[in-house]
Amino acid sequence: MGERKVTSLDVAAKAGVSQSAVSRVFTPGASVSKKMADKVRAAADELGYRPNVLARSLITGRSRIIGLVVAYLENQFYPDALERLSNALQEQGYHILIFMASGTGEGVGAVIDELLDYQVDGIVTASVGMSDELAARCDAAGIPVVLFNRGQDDQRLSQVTSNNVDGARKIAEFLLAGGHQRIGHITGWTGSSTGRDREAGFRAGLAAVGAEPVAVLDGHYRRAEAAAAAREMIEDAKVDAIFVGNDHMAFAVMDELRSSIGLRVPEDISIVGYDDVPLAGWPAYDLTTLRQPSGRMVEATVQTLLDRIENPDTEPQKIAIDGPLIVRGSARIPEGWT
Amino acid sequence: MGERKVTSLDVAAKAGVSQSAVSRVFTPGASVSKKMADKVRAAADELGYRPNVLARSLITGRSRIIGLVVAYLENQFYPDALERLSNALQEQGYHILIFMASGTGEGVGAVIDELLDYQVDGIVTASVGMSDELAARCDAAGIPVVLFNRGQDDQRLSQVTSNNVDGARKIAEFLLAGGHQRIGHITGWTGSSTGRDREAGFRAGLAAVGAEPVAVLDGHYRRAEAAAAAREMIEDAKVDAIFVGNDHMAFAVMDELRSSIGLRVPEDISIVGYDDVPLAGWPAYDLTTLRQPSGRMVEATVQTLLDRIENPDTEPQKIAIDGPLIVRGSARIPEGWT
DNA sequence: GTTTGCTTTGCACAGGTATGCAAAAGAACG
DNA sequence: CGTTCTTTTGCATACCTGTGCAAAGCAAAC
Repeated sequence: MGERKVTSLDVAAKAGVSQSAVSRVFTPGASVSKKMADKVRAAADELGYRPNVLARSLITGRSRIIGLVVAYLENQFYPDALERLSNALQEQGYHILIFMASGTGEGVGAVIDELLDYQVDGIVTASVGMSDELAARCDAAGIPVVLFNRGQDDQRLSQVTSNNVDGARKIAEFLLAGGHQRIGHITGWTGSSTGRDREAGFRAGLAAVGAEPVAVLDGHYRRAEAAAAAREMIEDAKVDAIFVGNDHMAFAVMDELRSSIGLRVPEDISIVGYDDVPLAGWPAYDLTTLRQPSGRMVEATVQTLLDRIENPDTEPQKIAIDGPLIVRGSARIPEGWT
Repeated sequence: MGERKVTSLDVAAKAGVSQSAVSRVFTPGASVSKKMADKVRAAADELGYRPNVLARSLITGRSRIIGLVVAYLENQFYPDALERLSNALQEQGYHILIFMASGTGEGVGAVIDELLDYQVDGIVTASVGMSDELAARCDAAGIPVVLFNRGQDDQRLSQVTSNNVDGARKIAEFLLAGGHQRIGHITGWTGSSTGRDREAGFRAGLAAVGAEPVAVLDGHYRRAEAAAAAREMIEDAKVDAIFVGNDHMAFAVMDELRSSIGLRVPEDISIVGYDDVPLAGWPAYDLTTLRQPSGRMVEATVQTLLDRIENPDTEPQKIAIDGPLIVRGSARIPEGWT
């Protein structure tokens, strides 16, 4: 068995050159003559040599590994983003080391420590926050961090979100234009900036015409809690429309309303979500929702991250990207709506 | 800025001991006295020292990184499996480096090469096959490979699947017991073992009572193709039941039937899927399906993989796990069915 | 042919850790 | 206290690559 790893020294011996020559051939932009390159590549191919990324990173100080911390993948928004992110980074020669932050808060610390052990060049957290102390630790290690779909005040952290305040305001305007009188809101987890911003934008949109939500409950981004909240709003507050803090919960709400309570959507009640995951476009839900442009959010994430990796003096950025309201069939459509 | 990385030498200096002592303190099972351990840990904590995993793997030859190759994450089965897999490996001190194999065939080769560059300890491919040459290359490098949810004849590869033949046979029996006369089958991609095995099992189940499918079309695991196939079967073959090769396609089929064609499920036509992804249990689809026990499949994957990493002489394994039929509301339930 | 300038190559070392080996320290015992 | 055995420690080296520096090669220009 050829268990033995083939190293640059083996190739050098075979080609009759020095090890550094081999190294240079595999280092883009290094000074090598054509003749040398051909000779070395021939030997390398014959032996099946490929540079050891780990050894390389030991000396260059760059691992070309990006750490991704993600809490859960049940919400379709995240696998979708993960796929895009991985593809985009792969294109730039980076790869994703994935970490699940099962618990909240406490778990994240341990996870970040492990990430640092792997000498990652950068960190992306998806729907996961960071304590100040953690942010400081990453900053001290010189590792840029981008919060994806979550915001935080810390000036050392970059972040990329959709424009949650504006988006939620658009939804408020849409529901008002539809003539709804008793509007409820099931928020995302109010411990998250995303949840809070959407609530604030939504309230602002209603307040612009002197209205306010007749009920607001926290759904914690969980199906069961969202469903329970919906039932409560129906029974206690007699809502005729609900803005649900993300699509994932909105599906649960629609399930609860249609299957358990026996209401029709949108005839009896309008439902609007947030995210526009693929499932929202499938006929079974046909959900009106505000699209988070995940493609552009990922682009911005990669851009910001790589910028800061290449040039450590770059300042952290806070980016919010506008998304359009996607009008489908789960909410009454105002007359003459364009 | 404390940009400077703190190394074991720094800790050694601070604690007044040798570098090897520090190394031993952080190596489980090494010979260290209590006093030494305390002294070193104190210094390490104070400096914020953590061992550099990359440097360590350079000398030990183990990176504690598992490469995961996955084609697409749209089918909810895979994010779910990914989450479980990552958690299980994390518990054992391993982590997942993720690679998207966008294209078929050609792309996989390049991806595997990159994986090898990272000196991964093992490879898991999810719904992705490998050419013989690739299998040989991994084998030569001494890196075990587990195919997850896909099978292949190559003796060098391990694989973990559900018992597709048996599962599909159960579905055939269920549909027959329901009194269906004109049964169709939309297969998974017939280029995949999974697709072929399910078709074979399904045909065998029907053949046991002298029946056979009135229509069989390849859905290629894609929504659009599955929907088109369903439409064609309705119009041309007048099917009264369809076994769809996985849940992801089954949702598309139900969407097409209910929304575009205007049929009722299960009154007009029965639909059965395969996988039992979370979405299958949501009321909007309420899909009868065969459960792939992803928890146990992941367990088996981790077990097999780590066994072979620890002890390279272990033989590759081919594991097929039985799953139960989950009876819900998308297919007629035979009288007295238990 | 000599000088000048540029390109290519090899040498030697660094990066952070684990580990075999021999020396040192400690424990057990008479 | 001296001896023997066991545990702990330090020294030196290896893992595989990239890169600064100086030497060597080459081509052009005089």
